[in-house]
Amino acid sequence: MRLLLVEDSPRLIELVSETMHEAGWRLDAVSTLRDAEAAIASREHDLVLLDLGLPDGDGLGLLKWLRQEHAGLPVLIITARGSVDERIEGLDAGADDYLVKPFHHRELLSRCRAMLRRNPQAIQPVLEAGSLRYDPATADLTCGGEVVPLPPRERSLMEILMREVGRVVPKRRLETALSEYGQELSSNALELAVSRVRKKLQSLKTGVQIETVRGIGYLLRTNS
Amino acid sequence: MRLLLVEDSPRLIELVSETMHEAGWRLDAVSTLRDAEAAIASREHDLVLLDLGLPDGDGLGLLKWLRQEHAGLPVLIITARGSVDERIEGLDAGADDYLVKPFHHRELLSRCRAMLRRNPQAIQPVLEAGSLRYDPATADLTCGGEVVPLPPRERSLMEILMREVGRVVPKRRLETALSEYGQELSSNALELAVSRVRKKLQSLKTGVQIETVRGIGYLLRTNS
DNA sequence: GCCCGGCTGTCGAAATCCTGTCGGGAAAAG
DNA sequence: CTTTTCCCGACAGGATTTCGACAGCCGGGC
Repeated sequence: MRLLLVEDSPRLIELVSETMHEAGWRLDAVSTLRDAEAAIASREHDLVLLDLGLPDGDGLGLLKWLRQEHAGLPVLIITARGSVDERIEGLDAGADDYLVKPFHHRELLSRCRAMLRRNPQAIQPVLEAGSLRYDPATADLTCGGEVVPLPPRERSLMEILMREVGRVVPKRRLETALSEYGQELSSNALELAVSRVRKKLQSLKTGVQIETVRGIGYLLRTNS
Repeated sequence: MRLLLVEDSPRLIELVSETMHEAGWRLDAVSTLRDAEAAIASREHDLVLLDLGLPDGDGLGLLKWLRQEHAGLPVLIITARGSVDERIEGLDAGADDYLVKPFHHRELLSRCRAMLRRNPQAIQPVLEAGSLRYDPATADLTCGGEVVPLPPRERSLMEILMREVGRVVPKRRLETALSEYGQELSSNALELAVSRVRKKLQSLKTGVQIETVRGIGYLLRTNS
């Protein structure tokens, strides 16, 4: 589950980033409409959090474009413009929800959840492999009903591998997917994560293991 | 997964190459229509990225030829010609998608993914020869159910040979296919790989062997 | 503030695995 | 018969991968 935040205040970016991280979601932040458009075009995100007051223009224009080009993508407007007229304008432009600053981060979170719940396009089915299940919406990995707590990085890794069960995922792809927008991963961060996840998978009996495909990548395989 | 980029700007070639590498795909770049035609004729690629403005002519001509000769091959046009009419012209000529420069590399990536996803031809089926099977998804080579572990180079070799069972594959082609982006292979690396694979094929009873065609290349033949 | 615990990175060692070099020899071509 | 091409055993260097130990960071609780 990957969200896009369009916002130019570093403080707010930090706050939201924090919040989403806590929920087990990944957040990319951009500060301009131009970057936002590019990021959305990449179709990697499941939800957009849009601030209206941006340095290079008004977010409503982006929203209209977005409604034409990416109709199904849920958008939540975050803004200081709190009057009724302004709300109506935002929602009429195609936003799915509207949140006025300042807001409580827990409200943001639950609004996001609600949007993802009601938007069937964005709901990714629960992923399964062996006795493992991963729910992208709640970011819970469970093994036979019991939650397996995983730190963010390891969780992302599992999410990708489970989405491609039985198929090799190239290292390069895993690396870019695990890194937050832009940052490079350190040399062996991926291998570390794999190693750590492996150990956890082993201690539970998951019926699943991560195999190495030398020179290419990794592959989640169900013991059969 | 191997892509062909037809483009004459070195900068753009570099950018795209980077991007595709990140996705774990292989990219070959050519700068002229002539080279493009030759590359496509070799049928090594799963997707073509085509710039329209090339030094030796217009890409649309190539596209039309391509649609006749290689109907299933997905083509994405990359160009600065962004007007509606131009887009329509490109798509009508048989392009599967159309991307206007400048573009964000992540958008390119996801458009490629989308094309490959919807193009069933590019989803590589399991390859078979004799009692051998090679599954590109898991990178497993199996012989009668048992996995035959192969190092990367030998695996690539087998993959190519199996894709062309019964046909001679020129050494040159094998060499470029086995070499990582740019690097030359050492003098007899290919022969080494062939030799090593041969030994493995022999010890199993695969009903398959690699034959030498002197001065040309190799050929995988099923004993019959 | 201060400590604690969880997460992630660095370092480094070790194991494993891959692939090249070398070189003699076989086979085919001319 | 000579030349070219190819084959392949043995071996070594090097690349890749794994993982333990440990350190820094950061947020939360006291």
